[in-house]
Amino acid sequence: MKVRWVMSKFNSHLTSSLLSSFLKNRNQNSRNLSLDTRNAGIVFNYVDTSRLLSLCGRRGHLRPGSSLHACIIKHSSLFDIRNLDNIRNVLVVWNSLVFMYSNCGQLSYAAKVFDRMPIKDTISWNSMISGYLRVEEIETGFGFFKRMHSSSDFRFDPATLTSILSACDKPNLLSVSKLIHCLIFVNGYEQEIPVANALITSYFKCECHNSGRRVFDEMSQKNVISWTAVISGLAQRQFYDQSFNLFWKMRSGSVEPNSLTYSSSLSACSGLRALKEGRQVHGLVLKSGFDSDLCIESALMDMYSKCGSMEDAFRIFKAAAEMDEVSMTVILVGLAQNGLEEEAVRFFINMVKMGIDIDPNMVSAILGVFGIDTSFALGQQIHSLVIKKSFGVNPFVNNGLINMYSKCGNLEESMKVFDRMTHRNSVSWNSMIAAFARHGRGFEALQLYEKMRIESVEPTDVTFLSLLHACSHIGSVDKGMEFLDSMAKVHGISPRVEHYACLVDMLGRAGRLVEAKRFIEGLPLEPGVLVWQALLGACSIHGDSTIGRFAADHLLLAAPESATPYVLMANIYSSEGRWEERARIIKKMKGMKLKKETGMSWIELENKVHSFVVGDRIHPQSETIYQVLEELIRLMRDGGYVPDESFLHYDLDQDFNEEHL
DNA sequence: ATAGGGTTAG
Repeated sequence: MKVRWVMSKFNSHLTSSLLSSFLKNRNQNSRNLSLDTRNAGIVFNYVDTSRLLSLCGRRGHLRPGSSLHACIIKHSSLFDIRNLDNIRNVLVVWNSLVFMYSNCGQLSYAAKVFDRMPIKDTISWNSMISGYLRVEEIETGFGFFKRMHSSSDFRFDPATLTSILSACDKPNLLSVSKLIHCLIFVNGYEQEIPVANALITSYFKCECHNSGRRVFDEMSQKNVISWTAVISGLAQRQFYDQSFNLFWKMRSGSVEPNSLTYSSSLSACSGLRALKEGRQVHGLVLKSGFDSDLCIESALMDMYSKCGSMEDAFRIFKAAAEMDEVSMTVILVGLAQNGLEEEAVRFFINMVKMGIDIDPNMVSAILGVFGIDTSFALGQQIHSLVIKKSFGVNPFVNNGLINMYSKCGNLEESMKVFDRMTHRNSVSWNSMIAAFARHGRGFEALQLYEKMRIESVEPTDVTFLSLLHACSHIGSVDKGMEFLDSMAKVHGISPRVEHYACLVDMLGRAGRLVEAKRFIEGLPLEPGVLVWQALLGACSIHGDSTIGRFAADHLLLAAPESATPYVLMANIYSSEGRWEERARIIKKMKGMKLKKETGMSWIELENKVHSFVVGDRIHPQSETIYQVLEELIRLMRDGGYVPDESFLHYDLDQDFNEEHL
């Protein structure tokens, strides 16, 4: 109540959400927040003001922060330091004001306040130094550091170093972190736990995880924060296995994990797609009682959804007391990436209808569903949302738009988005290369890769998949081989089965089946389903039952539940006219109760998506559609086109077949 | 001094 009273005197810029986070924050600190009785009756309170200012600073809320500043100016009489009782209070408010401006990135204001402060302490200097470093004005920041050092009244202390380190959170500030590391060492601060923890965090944020790990290993005393800093740092840098191993190691020690440790280790499980380990952590979370923490719930839902178990994710979703932008994004991504595209679209539309503030993360997540069976018109609406909300600078959103347009068949629009981008990352290039490849424009895909090299963007394993895909379209096996070679030798990326499968597919399409077989036998790793399927597919195109049989046998071992080897072998036998063999294999497949997945096609007309399966009569305009189809078939035959009978479908009778082919 | 989310290929 007291806080609300103080705030109402301040200004309407202090929103209710700020108030609620303030109150929540107060409970966490469990420090009593009471009005200074000596100032009762005066519309001002030093303690609340400084706490609100610090809160604004931490969250980067400049507007309410500067409103508080205005209020301070109004009550300037209270800042008379001739009243010695007041000195401490006055200093605390001034310091929070400097901190607020510096943490909001407003260094010129921070400096003005700092210069006019009647008294300063080390904390005042610390805010100025870290503020300038955070906005990467490194020279100025160090200027303050030197000035502080040379003035005889102040000396840096461990807090100065931790506050500098907390500003060093980007790789280009690594040199500063290293310098501070030296100062820590020279001054014998290395065993101060908060200092070492800040150093660890800074090294990880600067992508120098080895140094971070070394600092951690050399600490004689470690607390939860030390452990969590490394576990989360490793997970954020995508060293998921190391992160999870360390978490496991921590459990055999004496330091108890907290909710932050659990959410970090769950994030490692997500990255590893490790369902079993994820469930184990879930068990620990239940025992610890952190299970109704929203961060934990989001981490759990994400873990389950990335591991492909949406049922488990839904269970947590239903039990959750509240949702926020992160947990909603987790669900949205889960739906979009687990084959529930329609639900994802519905979820997104509901979010918009409920008035939820859509953020760039949600947009890039929903853009991923386009091109499956969604409406292109909706995709365009989302693009207009992007423009309205000024998300056009976000690389994730732009990359999503490139993919959305290219998957919906609009390559021109993809190119426009790509060309307009000011900061392209490797995913942008990969997406555009893939877009050209997808549209059969292999040469342009390769040209774009040349440009990518000129602009010194490092390719990734996905780049090479798209490039191989492009080579496959041009029919240039040699070029593909070259890429596979340079991938390992020049860029140090070891090819995965997917890359090898692409090459097998390429050799196979070119009819070089013997070579493809030899290539597979020389592979450094287990070929797996994709590779054998590529070889078998090629044999089915070229009608080679000898190598086909070889591939089918391996495929059966790798994927005993798949109908593909049976269907493709049946096709090969058909093309060779070996009807008995064909009948035998179909019988065997039916005996195994395997069924080929039905192919489907979609078309969008006037905002409505129509789907079709071979031979179906479900569509309300079926009658007309088949009439047009027959007319087209007649025209084709008149034009000299004959059905390719080598692709006779296994479960259709002869009369039916010609129509379908 | 420590936490949960987003885009690419197949």
